[in-house]
Amino acid sequence: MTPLAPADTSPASRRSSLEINQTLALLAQHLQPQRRIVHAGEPLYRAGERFDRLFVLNSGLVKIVNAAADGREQVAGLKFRGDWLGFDGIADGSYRCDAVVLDTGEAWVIRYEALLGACVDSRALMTALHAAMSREIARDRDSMLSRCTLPADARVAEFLSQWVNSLACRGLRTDQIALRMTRAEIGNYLGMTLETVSRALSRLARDQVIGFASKGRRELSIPSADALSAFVQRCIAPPETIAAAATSC
Amino acid sequence: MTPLAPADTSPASRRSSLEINQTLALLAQHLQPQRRIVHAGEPLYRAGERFDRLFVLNSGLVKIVNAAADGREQVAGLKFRGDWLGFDGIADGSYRCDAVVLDTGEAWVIRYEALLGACVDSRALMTALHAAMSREIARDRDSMLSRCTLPADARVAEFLSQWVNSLACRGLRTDQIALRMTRAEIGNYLGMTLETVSRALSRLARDQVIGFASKGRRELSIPSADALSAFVQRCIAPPETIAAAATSC
DNA sequence: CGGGCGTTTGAATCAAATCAATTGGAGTGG
DNA sequence: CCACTCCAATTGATTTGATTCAAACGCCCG
Repeated sequence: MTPLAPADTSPASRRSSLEINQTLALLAQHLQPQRRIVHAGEPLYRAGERFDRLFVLNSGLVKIVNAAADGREQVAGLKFRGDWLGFDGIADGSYRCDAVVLDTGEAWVIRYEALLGACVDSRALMTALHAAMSREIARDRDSMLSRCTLPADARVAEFLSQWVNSLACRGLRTDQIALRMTRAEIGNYLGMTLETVSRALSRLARDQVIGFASKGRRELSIPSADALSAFVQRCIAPPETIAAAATSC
Repeated sequence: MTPLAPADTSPASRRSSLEINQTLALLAQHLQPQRRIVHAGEPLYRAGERFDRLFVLNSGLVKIVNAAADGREQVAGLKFRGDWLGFDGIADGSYRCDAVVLDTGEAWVIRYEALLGACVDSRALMTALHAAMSREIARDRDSMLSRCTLPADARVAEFLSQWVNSLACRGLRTDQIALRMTRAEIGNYLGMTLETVSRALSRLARDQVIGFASKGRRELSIPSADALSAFVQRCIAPPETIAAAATSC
């Protein structure tokens, strides 16, 4: 499947492994960032902390958690290699979310003031920074669209599809994904209960769109990324289309 | 909670009229932007168009519409005076959403290349730009949280509350708001049907939290912004709390 | 005045949440 | 090694909040 991005299902998140490497090289060249190993479970930063640095993930997996004053909270995003973290802190000098490490990896620490200085010297660096922020805005909107317009099963399938896409963009294997999140976390991210996530995954497995690749059921096998996207479309297709498709077989 | 900032209900969108004016002044000073009158109904830009400029609203109201390849679409945000538009186009050189004018006003046109040049000269301008992008990221996350964790009535109330807040930040009167959107548009924005929006508004009116200030029912009177926030909290409070409150009266 | 859209409201239906019971792994300690 | 606990996950039964379907109303505009 997916040799060189044949069907661009995810408009906002076109990004190549090459581009990520270039950005990292640019950062290394201009800023010699501190490299910090971050361990699963620990926070990279917390909401309310004073903002003075951004992070770029070189490896590992981080979740962004947004909380309201009244206690409601939601996983607002997931960050993979090459993603920047901490933009939300720029506006008023303190982070607005928690960033919690889900899978151990390496984060590059970018002092914001130093970055601004470097941006003045390097147009390429400024462009990379703006592109990263722009992408985050576009991506957030896309996930908002998914959460508000798709039924539960499709939302889960789309979630996995996006994950696979993120791996593909980074040149990683996409036939298998390790979720590293509980059903409750996934449900919170997607705006549904853990039971609904579990049922959706069971249905995806029944339809052979995914397979369970470990006893803990946190590792999934993905026979075909296209089949995942197709499942999403099938969920939102009007019923007569399904009937028609069944008839035409 | 929150020592300074007395009743900061909306963590992300703290912004003063003063700050908006300063940003506009900064833009005027460095870029002499073209000023464009935009009329209700017309698009400011469309998804897919080549990106080479940003916009800053000086007056009027604009909705941002995000569409998926399969036809699903959603109002992803609303832009008021002082808000920037078009960030989502930076990453890959074309806008990802439509920006449609809901209320006639004036947009300042900022050529992106020129802006980058000016940012090199003016640290204040670069800071303002980054702050605007940062705020957009934070705000989008907050609205995602609302949409995914609040029941329908609360979502509508929160929507109005945010609107009032936006007006308040800009020094405008908040005892009355002109929606300029149909129930269907509001519903699409909030992830619910137009009937649900209508029912929610009726309930808010029944509880005296809002009033209908015009025959068309698009203008609302807001006796108290705090009552709106209180309504949201009441919606998410566990039932026994309500009972207890009723008893204690 | 009449047509068309936007809105409201009611009744029926449905998808997802809630409640509840069970299974299964991972880890602990006797 | 097994018994035990704890937590995650699954699955079923039931409830519920929101959607859907339908009808009626009101406003604006030609």
